[in-house]
Amino acid sequence: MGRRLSEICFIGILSWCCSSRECEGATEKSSIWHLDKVPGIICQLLSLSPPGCLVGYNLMSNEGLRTEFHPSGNGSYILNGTLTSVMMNTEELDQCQHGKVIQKGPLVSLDEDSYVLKAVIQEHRLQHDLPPGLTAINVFFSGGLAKEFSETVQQEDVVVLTGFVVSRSPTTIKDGLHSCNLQLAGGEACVYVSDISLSTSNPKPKYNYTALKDLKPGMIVNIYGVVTFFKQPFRTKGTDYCSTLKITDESNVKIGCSIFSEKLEEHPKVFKNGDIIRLHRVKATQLFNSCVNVVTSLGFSALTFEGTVGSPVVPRATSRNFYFSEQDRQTVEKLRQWTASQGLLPPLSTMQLAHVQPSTYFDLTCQLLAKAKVDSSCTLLKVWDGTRCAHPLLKVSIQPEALEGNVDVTKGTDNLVADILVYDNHVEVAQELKPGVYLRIYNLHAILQPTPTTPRHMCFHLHGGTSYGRGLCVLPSNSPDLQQLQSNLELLTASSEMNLDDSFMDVWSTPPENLGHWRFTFFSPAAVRTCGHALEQAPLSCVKSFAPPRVFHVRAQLHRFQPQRLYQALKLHCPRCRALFDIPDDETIASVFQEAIHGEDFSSPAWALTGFLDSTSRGRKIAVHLPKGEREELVFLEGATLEEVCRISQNLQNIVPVKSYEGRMVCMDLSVPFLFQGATRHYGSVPFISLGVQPLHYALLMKLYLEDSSGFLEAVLWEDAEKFFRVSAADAAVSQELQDKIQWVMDRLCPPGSTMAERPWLELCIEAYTVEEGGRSIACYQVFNTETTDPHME
DNA sequence: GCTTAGGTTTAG
Repeated sequence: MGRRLSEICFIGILSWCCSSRECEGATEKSSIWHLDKVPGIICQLLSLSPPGCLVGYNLMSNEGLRTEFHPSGNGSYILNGTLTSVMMNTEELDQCQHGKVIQKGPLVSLDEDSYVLKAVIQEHRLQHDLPPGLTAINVFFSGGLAKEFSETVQQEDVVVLTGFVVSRSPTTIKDGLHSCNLQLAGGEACVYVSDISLSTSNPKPKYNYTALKDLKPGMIVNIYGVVTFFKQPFRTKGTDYCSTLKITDESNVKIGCSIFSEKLEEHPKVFKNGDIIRLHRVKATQLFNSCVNVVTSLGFSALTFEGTVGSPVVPRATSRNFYFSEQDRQTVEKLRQWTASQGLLPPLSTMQLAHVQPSTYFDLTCQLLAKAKVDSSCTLLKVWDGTRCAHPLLKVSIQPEALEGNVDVTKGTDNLVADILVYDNHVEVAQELKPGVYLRIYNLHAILQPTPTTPRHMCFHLHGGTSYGRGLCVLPSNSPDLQQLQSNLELLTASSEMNLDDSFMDVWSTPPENLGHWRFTFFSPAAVRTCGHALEQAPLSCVKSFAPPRVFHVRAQLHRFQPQRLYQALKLHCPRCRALFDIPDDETIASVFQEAIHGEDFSSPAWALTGFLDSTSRGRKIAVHLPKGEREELVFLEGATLEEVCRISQNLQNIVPVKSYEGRMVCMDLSVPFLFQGATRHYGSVPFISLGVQPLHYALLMKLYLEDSSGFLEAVLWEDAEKFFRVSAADAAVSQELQDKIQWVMDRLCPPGSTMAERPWLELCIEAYTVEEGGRSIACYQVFNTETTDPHME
């Protein structure tokens, strides 16, 4: 069940700060983790690495704690659940529970190193109208988890529980709590704890931000700014890497930032000018070149954001534990607006291969196909961006065995794959790259080879040094800056001149986060939009953060769908009252027909000619009423079984099954078809009103659980479901072949037994709308204007 | 132990 957005008063962001020890994701299974709670935004995916970690979490909407379990288990799945919906037949793992700790028992030691602890956890949604039997539950922790819980969790803390076993509570009558209890012991059992109390009296952490014009030497401050220049982190002569930035804000003061950290992952993730950056705990330095600069100080952290107006406000964090509020979101939006109004950004220096001119410097967004070490100060990268260079490309000769990755393509790839020679300080970064990753290379030099041959070949050098921001970085595969590249590559594969072998497909179609696993994914989307909306793709997390009505374009994978039995997706829909009915099964219909058979007691309406057929069962008759005059196209059949109606309808069109009631002919009740037209069965509703039967339409209804790296979304496939499957619901109702087609489509989107990595991407147009339920508005989502693609066609 | 860099082109 969906829940409206206004209920989301805060949402968790995973902080990854483990309570008791440093630990790397989910390899530590029985661990207590902290959550930061953040008002106003949907929890974001903070890390994909390592697989096996909790990646997304939406506390109040009660949707989508998603965990992935390591290493090769069952892939990922969404854990849902509320206290009110704990079912006895659900065991282990399939539930997640969150609530406030309202009672914490003592740590009971059984033997040495064996502990038990009991706590009572109350669903923390404000539900004053529900009794404790529905909202509070006993939870038992054992082993190390009990000890850790005892040491870490305080009363009033908000926790999320996963990997528990549900059992019947023997004390429900005595304590009045939930009739089930939850048992967390070893294995997958896990507690996530929020250390900021829910109570409103507990103030939230608050940060003040200093305008750049107000910086004075020596101040340690938090600041916001728009990036106007940046360098990717480079190794200093000291112990750290350094990122150099220039930022500005509404006061139009430009300041330099030097970010020092020996860990690359702690450097702000800046990809382009215009990005917005938030820096915590930086120190303003003494004047340098008569300007104030800032450098990192103890406890420094950074968040960066897309600078484009209208794009989702998704923080890219350097820290696993950060605070982000509605106010922050507004600050980002304001800075975006201001930047857009100023025109202060230098022109974009990004260029596609197709447009690169010789002897120029440019930024290239590309995918790495292969790499090879040339010598100690030079590494070769083979990349492409889906466009064809206008100049013939130089192929650097290299021993095939020195090449990591695969570019063994012979046909149609001329001038698609660029050789890039990476020198000196950049070699260190280049050598760490895995084929398949998406890259941005800054200040790449396009050079025409001084060869005597004509035409001269183009090659690319990433020279040593960091002038002009020279460097390279990996772009996250969901980066909006990759859209052009990805659609270029999709177009390429669509073009028949490409004859790529399978191993090659593997390389370039594998999202970077899956490299190392080398699992195959489809690159071409399995569904595409057919609408004309000019919208950027939004992460799923962003879709839920806007109030309906609104249209979105998303790129997502199908996590699961309902119903699993696809015939249940076929519905009957009343266009007048919009009611929805299941299609009755044959057994039900047959019994209604059977009950309507009353021996020789037939009606004989004056408006029809009545004749009789012998039924299949001995001695029984079937009455056939043929209307006189204008309604002769209809045949009214009385006293037939379903099987007989079906058989007769093979030869006679338009059969209306009827029965006699007190000597008069009446329609059968509305649970069976009112008209058989060949194999097609027409159902109606309210058959006895003066206008006659309101025919019901066949329709398809399916619920899709979509997922991308930012989160997940539950969307229905309804009004445009026929378009999506390219199947008419009415035809599917009578065609096994069409039902098989629907099944085939779903099997392709969500292959049985597949991992998420193996599932194709869908490009969907989604509309958010509201539904009133019990006086409340609930946000719902529907897929529109989207068709599944057929890989065998075209 | 508390610097490193502090934009502004390699020269293959």
